[in-house]
Amino acid sequence: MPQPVGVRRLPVPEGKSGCPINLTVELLGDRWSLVVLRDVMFGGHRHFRELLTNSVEGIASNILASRLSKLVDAGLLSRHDDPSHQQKIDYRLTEAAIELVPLMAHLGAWGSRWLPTSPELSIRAQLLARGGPEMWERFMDELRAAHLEGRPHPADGVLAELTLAYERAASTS
Amino acid sequence: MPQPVGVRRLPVPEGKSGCPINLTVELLGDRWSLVVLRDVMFGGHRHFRELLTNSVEGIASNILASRLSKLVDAGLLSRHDDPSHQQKIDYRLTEAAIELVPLMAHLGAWGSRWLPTSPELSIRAQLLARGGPEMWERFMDELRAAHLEGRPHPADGVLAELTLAYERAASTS
DNA sequence: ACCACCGGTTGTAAGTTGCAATCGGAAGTT
DNA sequence: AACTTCCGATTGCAACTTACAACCGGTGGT
Repeated sequence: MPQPVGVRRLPVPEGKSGCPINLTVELLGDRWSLVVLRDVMFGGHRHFRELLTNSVEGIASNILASRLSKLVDAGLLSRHDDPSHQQKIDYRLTEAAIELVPLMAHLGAWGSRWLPTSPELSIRAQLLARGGPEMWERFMDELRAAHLEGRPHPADGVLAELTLAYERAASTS
Repeated sequence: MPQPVGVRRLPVPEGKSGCPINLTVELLGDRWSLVVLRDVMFGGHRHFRELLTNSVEGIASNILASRLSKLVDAGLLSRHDDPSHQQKIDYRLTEAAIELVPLMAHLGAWGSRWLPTSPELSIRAQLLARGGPEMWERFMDELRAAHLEGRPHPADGVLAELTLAYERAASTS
C-alpha cells in the first residue's frame, strides 16, 4: 500500500504555498483531471480509447494523454499491461485516488443542488450523497478490490447499484 | 435565502454535459476560484485589497478581479457597499458558497494526507477534518450569521478556534 | 493482404494566465 | 488647497494551456 506523502513530511516545493487546499487545487484544479478520474471511478473505464470515446464531455485525445500521464506522475493512477493486447494499457486507481471518493460525493451533491444538472445524470450523485460515509466506505472497498487487487466489481455492489439507477432513469426520460 | 438552481430544474445549457461533477468542475475547477473562496471563508478577508495582499499564493490583481466577478455572476459571492468607504466593496459568501464547507474540509483533509503540505498550514485542515460534519455545521451557521446577516464572528467560534490553532503552530515553528 | 483498433503525437489556432505598470476616483493628512 | 495613500479594478504583453483535426507506427483478427 502506497504511503501518504504528507506523512513522510516532504519539504514544501520552493516558492509554493504548502496549504493543503491550495496544493490539492494545484494538482486537480483544472478542466479535466477530476472528470477523467470520475470516468475511471464511476464509469469503470480503464483504457485510453474507452475514456476517449465514452466521455460525455468529449475530451480531446491530446488532453486525455497529457492528463493521464500527469495523474500517473502524481500517483493517482498506475499503468499496467493488459494481457489481452500488447499495446493496451490498463489505468488503475491508486489508494490516493480511491480516497477522493468522499470528495467526489460532495462535488456531485453540491453540483446537483446548485447547478442546472440533468436529472438522469444527477441520480447517481444524489444516491451517493444520501448513502453517506457508510456507502462511500463500501464503494472504496469495492474500488480497492477492483483496482488494487484486480478482482471484478461485484454484481450487487455500489457501482452496480449506481449504474442501474442511472440506466433506469435514462430509459424512462 | 437564495434558491438552489437545481431545484428550479433549469435546462442544461446547450452542448454541455449536465453531470453534477462536470458542472461543478467547470465552475470551480481552475487555479484560483477555490483559493479565493478559501480566503474569504477561512481568512475572513472580504475586500479586494485584503484578498490581494494577504494571499499566501500571490494572486495577480487582474485574475482576482476576474475571479471575483465570475463568482458573483455564479452566485457564490455577493457585492455590498461598505459604509466606511464609498469605493470599498464588501464581498460576502452566499448560501451556495457556505455549503462548500464540507467540500473544503475534504479537500484540505485529502491534501494534508497525500501532498507535501507545510505543518502549520495543515493544522486547520486536520482540525476541521477531525471535527467532522458536526463541526462543519457549526462553522456554516457561523458563516451564515457573518455573511448573510452581517453579525461578527463569535470569539469562541470555529473560525476563532482554527485561527488560534494556526497561530500557535506558526509561532512555535 | 486487409482493416479496425491500440495508445498516443503533431500542427495550428484560440483562449487563458502571469506579471508589471497604470487608471480615475475617494479619503486622510498637512 | 496640495499631497499622499488607498480603493477596485484595467491595460498591454509574453508565456502557457486548451481545443480541434489530422495523423502516427505497431498490433491483432479475418
